Amino acid sequence: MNHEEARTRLLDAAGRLFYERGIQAVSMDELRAASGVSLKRLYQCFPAKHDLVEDYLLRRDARWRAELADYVARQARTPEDGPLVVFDWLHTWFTAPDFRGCAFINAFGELGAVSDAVTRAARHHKLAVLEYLTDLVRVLPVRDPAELAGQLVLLVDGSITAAAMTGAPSAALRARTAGAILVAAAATTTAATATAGPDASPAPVSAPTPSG
Amino acid sequence: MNHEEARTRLLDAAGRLFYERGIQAVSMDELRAASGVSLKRLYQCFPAKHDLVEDYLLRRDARWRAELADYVARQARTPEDGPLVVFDWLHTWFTAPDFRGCAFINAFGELGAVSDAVTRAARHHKLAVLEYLTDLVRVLPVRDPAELAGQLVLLVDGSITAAAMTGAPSAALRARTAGAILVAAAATTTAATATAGPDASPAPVSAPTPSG
DNA sequence: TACCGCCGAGAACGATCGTTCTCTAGACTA
DNA sequence: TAGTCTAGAGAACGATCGTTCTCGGCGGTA
Repeated sequence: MNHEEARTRLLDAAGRLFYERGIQAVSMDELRAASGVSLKRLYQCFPAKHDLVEDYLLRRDARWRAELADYVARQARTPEDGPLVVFDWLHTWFTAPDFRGCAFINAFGELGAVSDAVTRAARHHKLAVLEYLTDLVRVLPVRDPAELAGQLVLLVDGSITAAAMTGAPSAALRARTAGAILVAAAATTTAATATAGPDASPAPVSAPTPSG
Repeated sequence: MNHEEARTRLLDAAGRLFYERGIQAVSMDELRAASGVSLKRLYQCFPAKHDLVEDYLLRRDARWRAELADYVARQARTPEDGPLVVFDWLHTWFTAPDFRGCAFINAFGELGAVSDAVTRAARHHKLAVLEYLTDLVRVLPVRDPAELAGQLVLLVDGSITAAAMTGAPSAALRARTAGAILVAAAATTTAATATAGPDASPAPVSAPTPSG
């Protein structure tokens, strides 16, 4: 077996087991058994468990965002659809049998207090998602794309949490509905959203000013 | 030392240490040292660590919701203010030096896959918060209080996650702004929201229908 | 005073885990 | 064929942890 193939098999096993059961609940010996890679090779590829954990998170971040971007690129009928199609993808994810919430939120809750690398990886992931959503939102005629993207990210993380804990994928639909309202409210003009199809709000509103 | 006092001191220590560092990262011996309760007494109060974990979560749930409800009851100038004042409380929480996200999300990420009790406690907490928000929203003239409360819960959990990971308490302000938009959009009439003060949206919109 | 029961301190036990080491078998080379 | 290198299987090591046990001391009682 190649060194590169061993790495891949280890990361595959780690990706499955760490996500399913939590990082600390999976021993190196289980990873050896699940991957078919010997313990010696395992430590040649990853000198310590935290190295494997770090690469697991980095790979998951890249794949998660790539899948999301692919889905949005394929499913959005117009660029204006983009932000809301994100929630459709979330819905399909929530429906997957192995769905168990956000791997980064989980890892952060488990090891964020004791591992800088985990905290960094989680923060990086959330920031990257925010940037992706900001890009999606930028094609819309909105006053403050960064603000709207920040609001949508709240719905994304909130729905992931809700779906993970209650087991109900419908959190994605609720988030989508709320997201559509926020998008409409952030729009600068009514006419510009007329091309957005049935998702566009018929009457955008200005954002209320907080009083507290 | 009383049996009841030992219990209290143990739950105090557990509440602090479990939240700060994660459950698995805190040993029974550390709890003994932090609480000043002997190991023998510790096991008389809590026969196993998971019993202490369960009571830790139950107590935290009760206290967290009580603090939130107290704050809302004291700070909301009108009943219509209630839902948005929730986000003000979140902001003060996010600013606390020991803030490290939602204890239930953290515990779920760490042990949800291997502990039914943790999953139950986390689910119960999130459901109770949803019910509380539903009660707050019910005083507003909205078409579907349950739906609106469900949307606001997404913002609550999303902002907790964002604040925990990025360390920026401003996530609460962004969530509040978004919440105000959702509240306004859910309103049945414009006149009814006129009494809500500066938080009320000047022009409520109807919710767009999802297309996907 | 002698006895009894409870308590705290901490050693001890058994299990698990991350990591390293040993041993053996096979592949490659001169 | 003899020698050398490598890899895999799995034992071993050292540390930690949850839990239990032992021991010595202290308070209450006849």
